[in-house]
Amino acid sequence: MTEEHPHVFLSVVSSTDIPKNCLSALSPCSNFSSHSSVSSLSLLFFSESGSWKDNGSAGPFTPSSNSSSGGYWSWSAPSDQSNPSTPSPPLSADSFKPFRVPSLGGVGPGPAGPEDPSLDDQDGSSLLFDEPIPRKRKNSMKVMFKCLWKNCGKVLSTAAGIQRHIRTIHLGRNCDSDCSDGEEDFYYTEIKLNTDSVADGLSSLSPVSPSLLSPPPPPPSPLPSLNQLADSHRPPQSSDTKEPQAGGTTPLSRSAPSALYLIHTDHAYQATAPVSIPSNSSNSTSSASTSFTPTNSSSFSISWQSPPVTFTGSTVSPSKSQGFGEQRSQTIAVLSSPPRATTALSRKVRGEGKKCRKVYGMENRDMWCTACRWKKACQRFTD
DNA sequence: TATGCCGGGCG
DNA sequence: CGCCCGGCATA
Repeated sequence: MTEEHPHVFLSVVSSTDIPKNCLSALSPCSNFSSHSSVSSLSLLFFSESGSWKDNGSAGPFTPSSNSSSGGYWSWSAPSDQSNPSTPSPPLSADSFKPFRVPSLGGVGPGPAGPEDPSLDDQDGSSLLFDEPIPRKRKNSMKVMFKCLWKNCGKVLSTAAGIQRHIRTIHLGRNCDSDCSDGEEDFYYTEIKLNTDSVADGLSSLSPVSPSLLSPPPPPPSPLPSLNQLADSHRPPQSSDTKEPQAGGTTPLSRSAPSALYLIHTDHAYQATAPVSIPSNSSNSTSSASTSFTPTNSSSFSISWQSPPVTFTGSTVSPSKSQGFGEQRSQTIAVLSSPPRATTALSRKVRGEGKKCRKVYGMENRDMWCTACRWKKACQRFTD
């Protein structure tokens, strides 16, 4: 998870009467303004498979309080834009554990009755918010909008501004914003800048490759479900200043993902290789994408900086890659799924040979190699 | 469920 | 950096 966003979930925290629709369908909640919030949600959702192994050691919190069943965790950093570096009040990380209480474990007070496969656990109604971040957090980010038009790179602070810029300068449309068809969305991107290194960021991130025929448009995120999520973290600027897509939400305009340039994740499996898309690639859904030729070039390529939402690591991936043999098939069915780092790529496959744990057993743990003792990759029985 | 180990925290 | 552990993926 990227802790790039210290202020996620602000308005939801510490309230037990969260509007349910906000939780069940992420979209209406514009406060889910960050990727990490989404990703963290999904992480929680999917970590339920697992291991609330010993409720005996649950620590100081009282499991009967039932407030532990909420799947949410939150940075409660109210108005922390002002002092981004001030750490939260030092509550111990133990207080954090209750969030992880799985409802499937059968032990906890998990309120999830008949399980809801739609992965909204809003039934864990009582939410234990107000929890500060136990540890690290980053400083605040500032959202800017950068024109992606070739050789332009203009950066404005509002979505409306950048749209108007693109519309008038690049698209050559003089009309007002209401005649916009949302095409401008694809020529700018939202960038998040560290407020203390704005100039640095601006200078360093000019991804406009000068040799391309067309400006590198932000990727249209193919999956509808992802689109919904992507909608949920559209920046609030774009919504309060003006309706970015005047009127119609074309599948293209919805997908203008933005905010992908500065998102650097720690996890390698979240980064994905660029994917080039042939121009006639719209196989099923988006008829609009065929008309998406900003210049008169006949073909263009779209490169992903990262998947549209950063929660690829643990999301619903109904189609895992079958195995190694098939990962050579690089031809991704375009627009059928986002480039998603499969686990085979990210995680080292489990070694064949015996490991210290197996050889010596748990009781002889002191005979293990240090890596095994530390739950790292075994160094003694490498394969 | 057991195991391997990545990611990350702590001192 | 050593040590440890949570959590996840996989067998």
